[in-house]
Amino acid sequence: MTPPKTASSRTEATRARLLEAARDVIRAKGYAATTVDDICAAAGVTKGAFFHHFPSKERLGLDAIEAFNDMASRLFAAPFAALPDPRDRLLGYLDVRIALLNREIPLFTCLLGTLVQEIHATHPALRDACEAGMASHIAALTRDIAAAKALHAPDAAWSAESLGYFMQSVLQGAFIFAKAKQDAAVVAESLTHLKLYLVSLFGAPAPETKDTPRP
Amino acid sequence: MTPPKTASSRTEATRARLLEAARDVIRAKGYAATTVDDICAAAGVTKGAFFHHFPSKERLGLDAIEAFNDMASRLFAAPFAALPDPRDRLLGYLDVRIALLNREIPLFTCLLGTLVQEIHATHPALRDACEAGMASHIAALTRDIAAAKALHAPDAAWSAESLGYFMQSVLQGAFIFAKAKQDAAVVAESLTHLKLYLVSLFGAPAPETKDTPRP
DNA sequence: CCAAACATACCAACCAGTTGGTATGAACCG
DNA sequence: CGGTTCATACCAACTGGTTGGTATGTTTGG
Repeated sequence: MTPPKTASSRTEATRARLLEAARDVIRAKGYAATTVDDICAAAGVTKGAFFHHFPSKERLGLDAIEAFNDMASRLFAAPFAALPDPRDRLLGYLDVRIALLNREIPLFTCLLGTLVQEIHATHPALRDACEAGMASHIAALTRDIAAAKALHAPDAAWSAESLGYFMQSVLQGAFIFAKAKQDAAVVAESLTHLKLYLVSLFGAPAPETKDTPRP
Repeated sequence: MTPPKTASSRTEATRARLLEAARDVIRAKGYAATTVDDICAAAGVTKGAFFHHFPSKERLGLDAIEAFNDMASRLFAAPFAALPDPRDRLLGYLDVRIALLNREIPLFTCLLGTLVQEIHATHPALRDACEAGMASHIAALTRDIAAAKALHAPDAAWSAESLGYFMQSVLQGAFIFAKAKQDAAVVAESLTHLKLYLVSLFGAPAPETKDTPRP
């Protein structure tokens, strides 16, 4: 599979495996209930290797947050970003999020939302990292929202940023119900309502069939 | 304050103090990070008293969920329940939730949402209790939603229950951002968007001024 | 005086982090 | 090229402190 492996790529691979293990185990069991040994077992290394790469469990958390942010940025710099109308980019974003739901619950939920809910009062460093990551994601959304608002609802009373937080609140809250019901369907239904709200604010997009140009 | 106290009311008071301590400490620190000693300290009793009243930490969690549900039912059997139009009852419900935000974060957030997010995969009994409590609250909302839909949007494609979950998702998700930002304002803004959505579905209510009857 | 309500002292299991050591591969030197 | 050197990556065993839970007292109300 990977026969020629230099020392530095090997160490990076181990570090990456620990970060992936942290991402998945913490999303499943929460931060406090996840032990360092849990993460080591999931990554297939021992505790010695863990503390060779990370000075503490909290620092692993911080680095896992950063890695998750990188993944999210890559994921949502997606095809819909090329659509000309910002409203359609927002609806495309929600369609992508709906399409991601065909997985196990720990795989489509948000590490930052899970983490910050649990540790907001006990681990300020982790909380601030989560806040910054979510704010950055929302800032990207807010740019499209502001453009869509200028185009389709210039006189609306709400701010573009507040709608960005609203959209993410729907997502984060729906994840909670998916965990409670052990079923992702509730997320898809809530995102459908969210799309309806966006349509009520910005109007409906043109139909998908490209062969029906409008005069 | 309460000088004449029978034995049974005294023991009930201790039990209630433990349940309140659990409710507040768990909302602040999460379930796993909350130790039995934490709860005992917050309630002003020792571990002996704790295990006299509860056989285990998990059982305390179950009973705290039940107590929280009772409180929520009482809180939201509120004045707005008397409004004739179910749409106005829904908007009144949201106004009450907005009015509750003038408190510390651990005091207006939802114990069940906090708990289930953290322990959904590790404590099935707690998860099921949270799911049942939230489902019951949503069922109450759904009754008003169904009535409002029959009245104002009979042909809409969405189900009343899905809108109930959507409303609660907005709340739960907004709580996450309040914790991340250490600021409740984001909850109020998201609930304002939610009210806008309901108005887009059901129409706006009559203005509050009762002296302006409409022709 | 008795039983329920609470306190104190304690235990076994667990957990984050440490310690001392080994394997591996690259770099340098002859 | 071949052997020594050395740093990095990793491992197994251990430690000090913490945690849920228990065992055994002591107080209190009736």
